[in-house]
Amino acid sequence: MFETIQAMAEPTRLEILKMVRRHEMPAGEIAANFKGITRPAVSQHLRVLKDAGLVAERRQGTSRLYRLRPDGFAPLKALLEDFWDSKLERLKAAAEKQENEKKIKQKKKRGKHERNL
Amino acid sequence: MFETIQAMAEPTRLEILKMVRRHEMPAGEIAANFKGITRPAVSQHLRVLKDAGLVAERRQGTSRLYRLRPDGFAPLKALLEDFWDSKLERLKAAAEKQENEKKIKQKKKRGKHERNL
DNA sequence: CGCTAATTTTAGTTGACACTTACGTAAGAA
DNA sequence: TTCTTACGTAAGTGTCAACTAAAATTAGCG
Repeated sequence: MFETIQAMAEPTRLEILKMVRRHEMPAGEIAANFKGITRPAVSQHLRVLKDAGLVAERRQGTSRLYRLRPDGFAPLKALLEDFWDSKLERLKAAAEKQENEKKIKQKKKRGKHERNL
Repeated sequence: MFETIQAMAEPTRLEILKMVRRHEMPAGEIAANFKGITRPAVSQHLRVLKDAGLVAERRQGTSRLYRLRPDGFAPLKALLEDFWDSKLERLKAAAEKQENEKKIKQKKKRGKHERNL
């Protein structure tokens, strides 16, 4: 899963991923869409993306067509949703806390302020 | 959003994120959980995570408590779901293609039923 | 076969960043 | 105030990865 993040953590590579998101595209065309970068550099990036399982390659004559491989993002997606849970847990905890305060106010005493989480 | 990916694309930092996922934790304790790394290094990582909006800091006496900030992951989450769509689109396209093939085969030879995608 | 086109691979350079040591700062206790 | 705890910040170093130029691969065409 780290391979996934590492692969995405580069501007050029992220651009490539966006390019091949909907349609497969030959390496040459991908490279042509970058101005300040050579074809070999793009080729190397494609290799990283392929090794990370984020793109698939298909050969057609002398050219190679690349396309997005959405399944490759699944592990990262899972991790992110795991982090996202924390938000829900927090919201839930906050709601419960609010509930408690309501009850406390009905009891009407309480001095010191406690630490929030 | 790139800041988000960059911040996550480092083993130590990802570990830190997991540590502070459920409970806030003082910087010292975070550092103590790493063996081959010094406290200043952890402090620097915490700064990166904070700048990226992935953790929040709270001071309590001489110590600083860090906690996860799930909202910080929202942009990356959105991007990932955008990539994920490609899979759904693909599945949809495949399903439609299968539908078409089914009709064609029904025309050609009726009675035989098949097959895998 | 040789020739061309499309792309990858190799070799080598350079810049970014993760790390450590040393120093600075802020809050509380004595 | 001085000492101590718990940090962050500064400066310098080494490693790694992104890049370019040149050589190697792979497929099609005469």
